[in-house]
Amino acid sequence: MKRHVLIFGLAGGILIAILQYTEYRFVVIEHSVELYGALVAILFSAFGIWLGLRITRNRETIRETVVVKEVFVPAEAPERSGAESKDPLWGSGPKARHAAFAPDTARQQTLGITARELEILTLVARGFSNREIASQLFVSENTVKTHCGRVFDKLGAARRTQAVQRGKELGLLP
Amino acid sequence: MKRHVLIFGLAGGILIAILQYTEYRFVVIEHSVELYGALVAILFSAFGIWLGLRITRNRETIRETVVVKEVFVPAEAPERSGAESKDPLWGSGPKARHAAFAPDTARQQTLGITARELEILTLVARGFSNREIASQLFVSENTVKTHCGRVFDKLGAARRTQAVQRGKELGLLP
DNA sequence: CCAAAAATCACCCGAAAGGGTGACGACATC
DNA sequence: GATGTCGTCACCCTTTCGGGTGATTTTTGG
Repeated sequence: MKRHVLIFGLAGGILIAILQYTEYRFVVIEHSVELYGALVAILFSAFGIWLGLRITRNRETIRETVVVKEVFVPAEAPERSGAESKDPLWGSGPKARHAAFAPDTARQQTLGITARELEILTLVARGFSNREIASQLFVSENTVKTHCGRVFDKLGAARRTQAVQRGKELGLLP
Repeated sequence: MKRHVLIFGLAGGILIAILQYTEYRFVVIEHSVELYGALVAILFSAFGIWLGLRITRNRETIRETVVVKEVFVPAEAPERSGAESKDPLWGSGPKARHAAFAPDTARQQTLGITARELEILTLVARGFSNREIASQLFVSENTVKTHCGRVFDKLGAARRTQAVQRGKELGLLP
């Protein structure tokens, strides 16, 4: 947490320096102050938003409420069905999924798959590339790759499609 | 979510206006540009951080862990099963699927996906690499890649995982 | 507070995947 | 015979993936 303030100040100083430098070289020709202010505003807004997202990312109060749903299922069709989940991660797809999905946490634990890894796996299953996943989760692509490698190893998969297949078989993915 | 962008732009304009106004009246005396930029930077950083906090506040995940308790009732559900296919391609997986799967041929035709392409797609979905698929179907790897490219194009997918996801959504894959 | 676990990131390298183009033969249809 | 579709294959090039290694930081549990 302390590091964020540091890089904030640092990047701020650097940005100001750069802006002032460029301002004195190029932009100053005519629309000096207005454009300058707008530039600084935009850049620092983006930076602030990014920082806000980043420092609150893990502040997701994981208020884990366990909701037990009893569902009556015809014995021949053991399809999981239950309430619609609030979490967009498990939300309905374009083809209105009528059954909410709950990952098999027992299996997940026996395999030693962490929550983060499962999160990455679900995004992999949705067809995102590592880069897209990285930008969605505000982490680097290398991190995504690391998680991928770990979860592939735990699932005994060599490819992401295989990992997705295994995940679905094991009840980890919808 | 859209409201935030609006108030963002609005507040941005107002802030810029205020700053420009004040800048021309008070601060301009001596430290014009530097102080001006710093002010804008600080204000907009704070604003960005605030905005980041706000738009992530709703994501304060009240992560309901939905535990689905399946209560089996005596089977009175006649399986709405399609014809059992002879092709082992659609056979039961490791997690004994009780309902046979029949691909949505209508959708398949509207998308212009040929049988061969769908065949390759199912193998892709099972986690096989292009090489493995090639050896299974007794064709060259290049051919598999060609089919893959075609079906990816028809599904609007850029990656195989994405193609698999789309295929499942569209009822082309089990 | 400390130790373990988890998450993050970087770098390298080889393999796999994907895009594009062109081509050829089989087969059906008109 | 001309046309069109489909399946097959090759080549080149770029991007993405996956494996391996090592490191730091954050979180968590005791």
